[in-house]
Amino acid sequence: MNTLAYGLLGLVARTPSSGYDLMLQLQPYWQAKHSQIYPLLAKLEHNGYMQFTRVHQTDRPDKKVYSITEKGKTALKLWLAEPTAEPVARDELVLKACCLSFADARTSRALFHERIDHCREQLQMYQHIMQEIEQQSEGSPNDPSHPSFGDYILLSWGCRRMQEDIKWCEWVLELLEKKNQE
Amino acid sequence: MNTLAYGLLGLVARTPSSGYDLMLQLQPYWQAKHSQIYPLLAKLEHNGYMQFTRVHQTDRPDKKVYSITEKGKTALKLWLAEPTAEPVARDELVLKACCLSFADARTSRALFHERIDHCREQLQMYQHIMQEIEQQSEGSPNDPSHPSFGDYILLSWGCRRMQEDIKWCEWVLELLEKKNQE
DNA sequence: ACCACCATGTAACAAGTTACATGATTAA
DNA sequence: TTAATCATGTAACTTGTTACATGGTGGT
Repeated sequence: MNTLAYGLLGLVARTPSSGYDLMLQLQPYWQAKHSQIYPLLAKLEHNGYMQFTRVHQTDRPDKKVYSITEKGKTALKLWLAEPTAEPVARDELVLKACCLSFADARTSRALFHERIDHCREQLQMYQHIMQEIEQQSEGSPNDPSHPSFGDYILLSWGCRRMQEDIKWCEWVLELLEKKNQE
Repeated sequence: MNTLAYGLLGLVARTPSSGYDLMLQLQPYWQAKHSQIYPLLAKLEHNGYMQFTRVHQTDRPDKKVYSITEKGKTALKLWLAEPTAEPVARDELVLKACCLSFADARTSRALFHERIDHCREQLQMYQHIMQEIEQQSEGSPNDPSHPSFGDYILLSWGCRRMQEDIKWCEWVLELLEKKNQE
């Protein structure tokens, strides 16, 4: 049982879903490809944490809808109380910034403009999902007992972060421009 | 040549260093164990991006000090101009937050208190390194041509982020407390 | 016709972690 | 004497990515 396995278990605990759907739900929070998810689900089912029913669809391919078992729910609650692993960030920009003095002015500027664009895209995506869950929960997303409370706080975190990162990039660009004017 | 390889190349370009030293320098920016770094350095040397000299030490074990070659410098500059990979974050807290409605009040609160502690530790570390490079560069860390400019902007980014993350955790804890009082 | 989306899976590979291995110096 | 720091390496394993494989539906 690794972190991703518990993540899938947590999503399935909220809403029974297919592997494909879990992959999409997971995207904003933990990037994982379907090739990693499908074997994990099979393993979780094999070990009794989940069960699935094959759902026939006429217009689309059939799907396996996974739902949590009692054993799965117990494991999930134990996991939530266990100490949380420290976050790991892998950002190529950070490594490039480390040797920024070897880049020419144009390259340096492009680096942070590129990041601003990326942050704006992410921000839009977060705001879009936020609107969706606000409509679904009809104005009570700040109720901790509501299933979408987790999404609500995570999305507002994402928005905050992206806004701050944009500000940081703009600050760096100012420092870079200053040098260029001299 | 993967991202970590370029990261090592970038550090070596600034200051010739041993594998052990590179591992320590890299820690704040990209977590990598020595078991990943040593074979990579050997590969980089084998492919002509770096060279090393064995430095004898009396009080400590001998070390291999790596320095960049012309081929390495060329590769480094090309990398800096290439499009940057999107950042990847893997944070167990995010997955736990997704199914926060399955946790009891005590467990939920502990989760965010734990994160606040972690952020405070990180913040202290960043501030400490910041002070060191401020002393080294004697009040000109905001000069983009200075080799420590990269560290300066990255550390201030780290500080900003940790401060914002603490604020976010405190906001979440307020929402959790509110519910508890009702 | 071609592309995107839905849906599931495997195989090969790359990246990263943990454990094994050695050995000197120095501080508590 | 016990642990931490310096210093380098390999082996086994886990995690994550890319590519291979299949096939129907719906839009441009």
